[in-house]
Amino acid sequence: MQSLQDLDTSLRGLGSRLFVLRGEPGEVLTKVWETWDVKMMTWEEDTEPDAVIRDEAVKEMAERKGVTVETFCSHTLYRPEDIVAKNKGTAPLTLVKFQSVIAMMEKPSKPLDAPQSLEEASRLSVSELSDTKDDIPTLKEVNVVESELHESKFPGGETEALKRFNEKLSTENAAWVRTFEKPLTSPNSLEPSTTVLSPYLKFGCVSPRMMYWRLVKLYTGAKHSQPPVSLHGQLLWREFYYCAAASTPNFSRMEDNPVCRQIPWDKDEDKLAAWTEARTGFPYIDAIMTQLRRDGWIHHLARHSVACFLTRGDLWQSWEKGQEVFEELLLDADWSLNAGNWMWLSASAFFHQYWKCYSPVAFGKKTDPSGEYIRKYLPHLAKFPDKFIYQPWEAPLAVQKAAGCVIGQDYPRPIVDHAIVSKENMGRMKVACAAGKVAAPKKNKLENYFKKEPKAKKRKIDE
DNA sequence: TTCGAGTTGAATGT
DNA sequence: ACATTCAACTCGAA
Repeated sequence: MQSLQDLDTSLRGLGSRLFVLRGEPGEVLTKVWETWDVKMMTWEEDTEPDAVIRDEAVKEMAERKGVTVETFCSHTLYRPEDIVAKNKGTAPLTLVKFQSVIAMMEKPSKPLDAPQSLEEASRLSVSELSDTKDDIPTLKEVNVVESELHESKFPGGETEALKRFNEKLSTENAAWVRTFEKPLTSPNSLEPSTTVLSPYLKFGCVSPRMMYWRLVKLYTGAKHSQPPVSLHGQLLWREFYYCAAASTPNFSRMEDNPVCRQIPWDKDEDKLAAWTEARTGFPYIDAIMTQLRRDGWIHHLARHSVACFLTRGDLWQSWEKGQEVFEELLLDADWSLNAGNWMWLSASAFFHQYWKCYSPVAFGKKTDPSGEYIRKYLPHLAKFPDKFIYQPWEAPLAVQKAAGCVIGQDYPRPIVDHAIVSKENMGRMKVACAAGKVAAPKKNKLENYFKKEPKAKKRKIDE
């Protein structure tokens, strides 16, 4: 909503405005095509399945009514279908392969400057500018109670986006940009250790092209980090998931999704609720889930930590459930990236080394040994000594009482024994992988499959 | 068919 | 601070 307001303000500065039309696209558009005497309509291409269907229908209808349609790829650096075509009809499933494909393509085009003025004919009349019928929706209209909202740490809109963009990717900050390596940034610093440009990229407040070319400018003539860990690499990951999502049916679910491993996840409402509501009893996990709900943003590695915990690591709940929670709470929630990353973390697709598991106790200690992050987001644990802040249930009762927080009363006991369940779950992953090999051979032709499976692979399952 | 590599693990050693 | 082990996946190139 803030993004819409900011856009509307910018347009009004040029003598135009934003009209937010409410209703069924077919009905609403037919009406305005007539009243506004529309000759041509353009929009940004959208690869999400519902959008593809919607846009196809609008396009067909427009052309029937004699309205010319022209669409553009601007949300991503590359058009997903162009990449798929270049890769002989399939989406690359590794980033290395993805990079080799785009290396054969033209570089992303440079962004155009925003217009400084509009032609006289494009400006609106006073009555059109002051009519409130098609104004931006209010919070009330979308059933949000303003007093229930937390502080807006990352306000929407192009103005905010450019402010952040120019701060993080400034010449003064070039050394940081050039040495940026994502795995070395901290998931649990008190202030974000990354750019937090993702919400702005998601809503189109800043363009990936702008970011791409700004990085080129800052990289040129100096030594700098490389994909996949560099900032440039972060943009490529976004492209990678957009490409996979655009060309894979049922990308946001396990069933009938050809890239997704079929895993018999449990359905435990209590475990899911404990994770969602930040009461797993693991302070590192609960602090992250608290930050997610309060701020609408958490670091990428924090997402890894809680996603692994919910799925293959500890709770053995479906990644689709986690995806729903992220979709609701993340400011940067993006359909393609959300699904892709949940599959990655649950070792359902893209990533397969399921025996590499994040510890809900050990991982956070590496970057925040004294637990400042936990103390910030879970203040009732704040008085625990460093030694116990990540595993307060191990503190002697006297220490718990001194900290003013008795485990089991004031803060939950750990929902699982990580050492035990993570090992059990690795065994379940092993079974799911073996089952997948027999049930769903991906690339082998059927004849090859029948020839080789019985002897070589079946024996492995028996073991 | 084989083999090397894969954005970001943990525990235990030196 | 760095190396090894753990137990061993899939993708894609050769």
